[in-house]
Amino acid sequence: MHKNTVIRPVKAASHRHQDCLDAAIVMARRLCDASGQRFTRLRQRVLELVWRSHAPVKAYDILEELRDEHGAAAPPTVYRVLDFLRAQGLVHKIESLNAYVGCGDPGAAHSGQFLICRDCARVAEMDDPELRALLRKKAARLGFEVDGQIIEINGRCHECLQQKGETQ
Amino acid sequence: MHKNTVIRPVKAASHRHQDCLDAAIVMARRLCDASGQRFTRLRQRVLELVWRSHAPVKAYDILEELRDEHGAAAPPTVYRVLDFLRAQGLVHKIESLNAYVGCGDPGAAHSGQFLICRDCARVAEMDDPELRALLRKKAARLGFEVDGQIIEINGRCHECLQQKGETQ
DNA sequence: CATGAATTGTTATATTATAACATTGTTTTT
DNA sequence: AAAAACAATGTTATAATATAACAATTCATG
Repeated sequence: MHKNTVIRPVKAASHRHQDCLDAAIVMARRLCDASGQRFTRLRQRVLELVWRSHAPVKAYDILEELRDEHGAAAPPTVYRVLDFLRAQGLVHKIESLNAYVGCGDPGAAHSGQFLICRDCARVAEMDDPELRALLRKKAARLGFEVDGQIIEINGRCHECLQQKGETQ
Repeated sequence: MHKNTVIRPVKAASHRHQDCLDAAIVMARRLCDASGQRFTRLRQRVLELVWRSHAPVKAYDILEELRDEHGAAAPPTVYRVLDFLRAQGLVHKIESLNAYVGCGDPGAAHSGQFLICRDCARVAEMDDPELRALLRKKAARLGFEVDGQIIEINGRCHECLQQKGETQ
């Protein structure tokens, strides 16, 4: 049985991003409540910073923000919270960028398939079962048993392709 | 037109690794000659070190080796050579490990699809056009134009799965 | 309010990678 | 062969990313 593909396309530059952020926080609180985890102020604040945009955020950028508003803060503060958020499935790490992005579909633990725009840096997340199944099948041919995937696709998003068409 | 899948399965632990190494060096020299690049001693030595096994090698491990045998050597020495080898398609970086592995099929520039064994750390490389095509298709649905892929699959290789079966 | 567990703070350090400029080596031109 | 031009490597310093180890604080709960 296949669940449907989950897709979080690159948002139009004009979308109301506050809605994304609000939804992410509400969802996070709900999930943490459900699983008996504490969604502390610090954790909420870091999640908000990750969700500042749809582009991945660097750990040390988060750290700087925290320092500005919060006084203390050292690397472990940030990395611990990021680890927590990743464990809850609220945040993904983009390995090829050493940066972190909010998960558009937390709840179901998954590793995601990321489309990273070279021009605007925004990331769209897919979770496509067909892709996952094909990978598993191809790996199985080599006798390899899959238990995790990292898929990061570089290219250009719809919006950036259009703009490129207009100005050239 | 599809070229055939290129697959470099995880080698049996018992294979004659010297043959892998020799083949890699011969191929590298041929490719560099063909493209007018210089395959210097240092470059050859670093490539040999990357090919010490089928598991990815860390830049600083290469550096240490070079220091032992060669006196000088600082990080830029290693990273520059790795960048060169990657540009020639002789070496791939495994992003999720910050480590480097010899390419089993240099010549055709490609990004590869890697199967990384959790137990033995060895990496098998695939370059499967069907997988690539499906990714491209799925991305296209979002209006995304692909120009590079990073695929790193974690799991267990055939040989390690068998051994696990035996001892448990 | 005492206690134990979870969270956060703090200090130090490990790991991975690049910038900038000096030197050496190689090829080409003369 | 000398000089010029370019490619490769050496050298020093530092940036960027991440973790270890232990101390202090907070918080649910009895």
